[in-house]
Amino acid sequence: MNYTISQAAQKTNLSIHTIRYYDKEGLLPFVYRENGTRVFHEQDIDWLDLLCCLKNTGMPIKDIRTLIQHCMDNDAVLEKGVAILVRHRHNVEAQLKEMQRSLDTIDYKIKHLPQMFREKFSSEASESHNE
Amino acid sequence: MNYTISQAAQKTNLSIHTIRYYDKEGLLPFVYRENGTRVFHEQDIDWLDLLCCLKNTGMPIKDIRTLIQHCMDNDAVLEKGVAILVRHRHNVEAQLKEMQRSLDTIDYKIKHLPQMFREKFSSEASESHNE
DNA sequence: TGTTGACATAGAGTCCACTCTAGCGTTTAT
DNA sequence: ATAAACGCTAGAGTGGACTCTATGTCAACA
Repeated sequence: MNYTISQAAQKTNLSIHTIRYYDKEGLLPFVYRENGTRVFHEQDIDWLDLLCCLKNTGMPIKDIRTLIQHCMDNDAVLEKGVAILVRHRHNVEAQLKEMQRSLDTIDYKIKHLPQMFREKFSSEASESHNE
Repeated sequence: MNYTISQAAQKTNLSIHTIRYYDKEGLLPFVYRENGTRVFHEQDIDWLDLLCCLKNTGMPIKDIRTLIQHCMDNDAVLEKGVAILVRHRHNVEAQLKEMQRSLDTIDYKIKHLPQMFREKFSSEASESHNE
């Protein structure tokens, strides 16, 4: 099944502009052209999906480019690509834990915010605060 | 206990530049000055910690400013601040789930990447691919 | 007293990831 | 055959969050 750029955009929830931008940045070096027009295959959509995951989990575009370039070279170097992915996977796990901690902090602060700010703005505004 | 800007930077893992930038952006309107020099109290460090959590979980600076402004007004409006925080909390939960899904996708792709790219670059490079 | 070091401001510059515009070509429907 | 719809490129512009530079003040020390 083949798709135009606008269909690919729909399927991936990216904008047409963004897909072209990614192509320009070397993230889609494998996309075929017919008379200059991009033709997206199912596998290209798969790659765009992975790309979105990587982007959404904070991988910078230049790292994604490195990954795809490794993948395109040959099987030996593709292993490097897998390695990048595995490393990023650990990264994402760390982010998850970090975000969980942030959530806990936010919960804690929600409870203590009123008190925290009453102390800051009610008492300290009126009383002398010796340093 | 009071801190200079450089001590506050150390405690929060922000740079001095960044703290001053946050102040300029109206995120630290409550920080005292002595002869122009910022003096950070324990509570200010608490607020900087929360600020980092919010920033790390994707809250834009203008929203953080709105929050702090609500908190500074009075108790009624402080409730608005709490509401913002609660809303953001749900936001972060959604992000957590999204990131978990991304992690699953990445795991799946790690398994299937070699196959996916062999199909793309080995077969299609040599055979005619009818559209 | 003069140098060092920490503080300050204003504002310019950087980096990233888009996002948009202008201008052009091709296919499709009336 | 002309206009609408969609595709293309090059390149300018945007927005967010820093990051850095130039310049200046002030306090403490040799």
